[in-house]
Amino acid sequence: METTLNLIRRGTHEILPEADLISKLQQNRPLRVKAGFDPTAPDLHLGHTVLLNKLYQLQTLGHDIQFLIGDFTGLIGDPTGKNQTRPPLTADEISHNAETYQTQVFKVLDPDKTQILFNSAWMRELGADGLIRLAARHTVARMLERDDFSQRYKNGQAIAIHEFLYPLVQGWDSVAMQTDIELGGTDQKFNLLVGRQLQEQVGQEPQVIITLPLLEGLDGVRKMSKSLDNYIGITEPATDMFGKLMSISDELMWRYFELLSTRDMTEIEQLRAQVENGMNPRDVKFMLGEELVARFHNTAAAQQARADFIARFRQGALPDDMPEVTLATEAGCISITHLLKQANLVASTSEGIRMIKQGAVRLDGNKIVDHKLNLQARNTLICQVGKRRFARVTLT
RNA sequence: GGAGGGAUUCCCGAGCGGUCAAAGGGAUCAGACUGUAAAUCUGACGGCUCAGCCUUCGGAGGUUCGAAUCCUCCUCCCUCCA
Repeated sequence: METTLNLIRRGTHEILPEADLISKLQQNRPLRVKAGFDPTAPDLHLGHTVLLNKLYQLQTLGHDIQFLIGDFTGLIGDPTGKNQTRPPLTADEISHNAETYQTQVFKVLDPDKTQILFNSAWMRELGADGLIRLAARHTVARMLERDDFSQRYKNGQAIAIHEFLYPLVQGWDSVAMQTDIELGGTDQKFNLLVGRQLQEQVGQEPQVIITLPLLEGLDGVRKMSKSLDNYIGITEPATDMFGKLMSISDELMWRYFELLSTRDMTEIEQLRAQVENGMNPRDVKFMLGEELVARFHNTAAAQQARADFIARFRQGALPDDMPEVTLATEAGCISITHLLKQANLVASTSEGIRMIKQGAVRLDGNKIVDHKLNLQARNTLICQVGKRRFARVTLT
């Protein structure tokens, strides 16, 4: 029992209340474990995998994983952590996103042991009158206890009425599913607690809630999310995934080790000590990158990604997967700025001029200084803007 | 229903009727450096036929030689009162 508990505790932020978890575990039956996802982001990222890893762990302990896709709640748009209202999704977007979700989740979870549910199944049944009865179960004052609501309220930002429904619907899902344990990010704590309250109100044994830390995104500050564009998607190509992992700060690297790696904490602490004694943090970051790329691709891809990274950034080699572009010249001639823009290397000719002035542009490895340069129709030349943007351009 | 406040370039946010393509911060991009796409420093950051020109400051009109800055109406948001 104690070992199981320690296993579950690992990497969690809070287990509320732990005593309930113990008594549920003592019932010696598979517990119904719920995790809800909004079908807003079709691409899962590493931040989601913190929770998925925990689900997988519970799954291997023999519990029933109920993966809830909030297709109904998606119509509301969860305001959690947002400082503004989210645009609601259309039904088509939701169903498409939900499908993409399922295929990705099974990179971590065992499909045979995972139940996928949609909350529209019971929420549509509820109807308008049911929704009103549900809304009557909670008060505005309690709703405003939620941190981001109170913040927004204080700061004079809009809170639409329907946003209050989100926690209620999420909680009602737990009632409908008779959930034993619900997992969520720390930002979900309020919503998860609403589930407990509603379950108690209808006479169910309230769920245990397990919150997991939010993974910081590539910037190291804000949580990893698609909308902030600071994420690493689990379906990204191996080289991109590896490159992004290498770009995180040395400090953030330890956080990623803690939350994403399967290595023991003791081993991680040892690595940390070694770095403090002079080991190059880059090499430790390589280990992290390889481990994660191997998990979502395979070992060979991970090794290749590492080799590519070293070649490109340490030795300045050109990438071999450069986009190929063919451009038509006007009267056998094209200006460098137009070339850059048409090859999608810069967003505008203005930006192209700026890049040239900053010495970022190279053609076949030669730095370009003159932004009025005209190029003759030639076979092919390699254009480079900065260290990361390349194209093999053919002029015709 | 009444009174008042606000809407600025990707985000936050400053903006005297002219010197505002618009302070500052963030994000981003580039250069240098490096141990990596980390950190640090420097610079750029509306568009274009780029030492010049053009289009922006919620929307539509108006005043003025001249408006992000003043006036009118509209849209949206917030606060207080009822």
